[in-house]
Amino acid sequence: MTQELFARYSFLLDRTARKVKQYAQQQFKTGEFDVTVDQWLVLKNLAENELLSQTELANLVFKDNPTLTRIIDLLCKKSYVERIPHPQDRRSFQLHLTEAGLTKVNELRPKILEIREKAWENLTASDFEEFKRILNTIYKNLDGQAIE
Amino acid sequence: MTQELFARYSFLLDRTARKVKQYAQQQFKTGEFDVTVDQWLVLKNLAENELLSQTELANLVFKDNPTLTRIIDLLCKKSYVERIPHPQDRRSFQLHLTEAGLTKVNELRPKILEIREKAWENLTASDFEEFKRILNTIYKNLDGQAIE
DNA sequence: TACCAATAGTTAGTGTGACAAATATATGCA
DNA sequence: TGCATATATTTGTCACACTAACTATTGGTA
Repeated sequence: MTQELFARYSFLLDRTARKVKQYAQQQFKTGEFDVTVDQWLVLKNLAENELLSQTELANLVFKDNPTLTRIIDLLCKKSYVERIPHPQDRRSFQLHLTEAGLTKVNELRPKILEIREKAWENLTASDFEEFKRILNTIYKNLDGQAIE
Repeated sequence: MTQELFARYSFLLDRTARKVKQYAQQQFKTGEFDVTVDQWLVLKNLAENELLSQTELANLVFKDNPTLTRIIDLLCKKSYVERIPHPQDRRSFQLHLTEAGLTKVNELRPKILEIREKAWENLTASDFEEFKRILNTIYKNLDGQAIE
């Protein structure tokens, strides 16, 4: 394989990732979901893990701290999330899904799964395994941190 | 495959695409390349195609027009690119790589190929074919436009 | 106790992405 | 010719990614 092709694959990867996010965001919009795709990812993880700190959550969703701060800001403004001061550590917050936030997650979850499905038409289960393996290999190749 | 897994794949795709771009951007920075990853993509395409209009270039690199306008603005500010009024169509520009721009492309091209290569360690040629096929299938599944 | 390094989170700055709306020009057709 | 429509580009707004710098706090240690 020539080196030129490597660049080509980076391009396809970026292009496809953007298309997936854009498509989902469009569906979010027409469905009036009132959150963005990334905000949804954060909400979903909060529903599955109570009382996370921002740093813990950032590690879960693989976003950096500044990005997460702003997403949490927006979710607080929409009253889906609350920052509760950590009882022992005054630097830290425990993130808490509000009643409205929980309702939102339960309302959106099935709709979003439908949206996701669209991307994977015409692909088989073994395609998914291959795809996952390749994506994770690339990720590990570039990630300085230890990966289990 | 359960629906939950679909969401998981979207997540992996997004995470990996971001890592690839971030890694490349880091290398660009330590190498003092003086351009961003996206600016490089634009420069490279300009080197390979003289006298494109902005819309033509936008279609080539799969960015929308406003995004491209801003990238071109930055490249003009760095004197790598010039907007030349189109002789027949006063709405349009012909994009022209300056001497400095051409020099930059030739200087960076080999370095960038090395960077790209890092991502693809531990993967075989047939992995690439699979990867390309899957990425393109996903893209087409979601793209409203006609795809050849 | 007093320092010091590490940690949690925020702020600021730049670049990119998506989308809508605005502007200017071009083109087709009555 | 004259108007409606289409096209090329720009502008504005919001969201996200990444870096660097900053505040506040914690915990270890001399």
